[in-house]
Amino acid sequence: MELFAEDGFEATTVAGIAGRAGVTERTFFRHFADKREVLFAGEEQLEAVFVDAIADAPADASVAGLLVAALDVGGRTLQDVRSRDLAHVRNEIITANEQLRERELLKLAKLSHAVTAALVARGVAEVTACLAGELVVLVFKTALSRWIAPDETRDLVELQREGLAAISGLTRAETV
Amino acid sequence: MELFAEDGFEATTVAGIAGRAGVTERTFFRHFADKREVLFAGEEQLEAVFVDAIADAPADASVAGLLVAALDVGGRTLQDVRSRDLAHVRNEIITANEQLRERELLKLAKLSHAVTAALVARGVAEVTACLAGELVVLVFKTALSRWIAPDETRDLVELQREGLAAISGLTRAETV
DNA sequence: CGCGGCGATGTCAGGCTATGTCATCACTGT
DNA sequence: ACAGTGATGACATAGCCTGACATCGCCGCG
Repeated sequence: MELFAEDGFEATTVAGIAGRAGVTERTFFRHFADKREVLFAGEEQLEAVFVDAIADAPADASVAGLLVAALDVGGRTLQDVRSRDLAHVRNEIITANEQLRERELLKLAKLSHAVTAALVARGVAEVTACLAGELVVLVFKTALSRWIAPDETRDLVELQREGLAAISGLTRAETV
Repeated sequence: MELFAEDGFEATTVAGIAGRAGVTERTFFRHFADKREVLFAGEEQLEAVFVDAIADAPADASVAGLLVAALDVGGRTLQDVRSRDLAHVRNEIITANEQLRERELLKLAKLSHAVTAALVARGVAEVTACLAGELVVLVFKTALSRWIAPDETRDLVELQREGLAAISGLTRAETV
C-alpha cells in the first residue's frame, strides 16, 4: 500500500514490494497469485459474511427480506473491519488504475455469484436469485463509493437502504 | 478466435496469433492494447449505440423510458451485428478464462458509465443516473447470457424486457 | 539427543507479455 | 523527383509469473 500510494501501481515493481517486505520476489508470488491480488486479500471472508447472513435468516423470510439481511450484515461487517480512511486510500489506488478496477469488478462478480448461490440454496428460483445477487452487489458497491466520500456522514447500512429504495422507485415507474 | 477455441486462451501465445495473421508480434500490439483486447474489438461502437439511443429519445421521455429505449436499440443492434452462434463461441472462450471474464466486466462497466453520462446529459440527477446506468447493463448482460443458450428461442429484446420486469417485481416487494 | 518429515523460503532458469527505439517501405500530394 | 505520413519489421529490454531444486528452521518421535 505504501509503495502503491507513493509511486502508483504500475510504477511499483514486484521486486520493489518484495524488497520492502524483506523477502524475495518468488516468495511474494507464493503469497499472492499476482501483483494486483495484494489489494484484495481477505475478500473471501466478506463473501462468507454475505452468504452466512442469507443462510441464517429466519425461515419465513421473503427474497427481498434476504437481500436486506445480507446487505445489513455485510455492510456492518465492512464498516467494522475497515476504517473509512483506509477504505478511501485503497479506493484511490484502485480507481487510479484500470487493471485494478478490472480486478475489483471480478471480485464483486464473485460476490454476486456467491450471493446467488446462497439464495438458490434457500429455494429461490435460479433466475430470480441471479438477478437478486447482482442487485445486492450493485447496491453494496454504490453505497460503498458514497460512504468513502470525505463529506459523507451517513452510515454504510443507511446508504444501502437508500440505494435499494431508489432502485425500487426507478423500476416501479418503468412498468407503468 | 480459431487459436483460442483450439488451445484455449492461456495456451495461445501472442507470437502464435501474430504468426497466423502473418505479422510480427510487435505489429499485433500496435493493433491491440493487449492479448485480451482481441476479443473486445468494436466495443466502443456498441457503447455509442446505447448513448445515441438515449440522446435521440423523445424530449418528454421519463427516465424509465430512456432505459427502455437504450435497451431496445442496443439489444436490436447486437442481434443484427453478431449471430447467436458467434456470440456463443465467443462466450465460451471468455467464460473459460478468468482474465477474459475480468476484461468483459471492465467493458460492461464502461458501458454502464457511458449510459450514466448520457442520462446526466439529459438532465437526470447524478445518483439516479448512476443507478440507472448500472441497471441497464445488468439487464443487458443477463438477457445476453440467456439469449445465447442453445435452447433459447426468444428475442434478445424480449428477454431484456422480461428481466426489467423481474427486477421491478423484486424491488417492489422489498419496500412493503 | 539425534533424526526425519514438513512447511516456508531462497536460488536459478526461463517463457511470455508489453513497450521503446530505430530503420524500412509503400503511398500521397506537391 | 521529393518530402511527409502511416504501417510494419527488427531488435532490445523491463517486468510479470512459473517450474524445479536446494536450504533452513521447527516439531514430533524414538
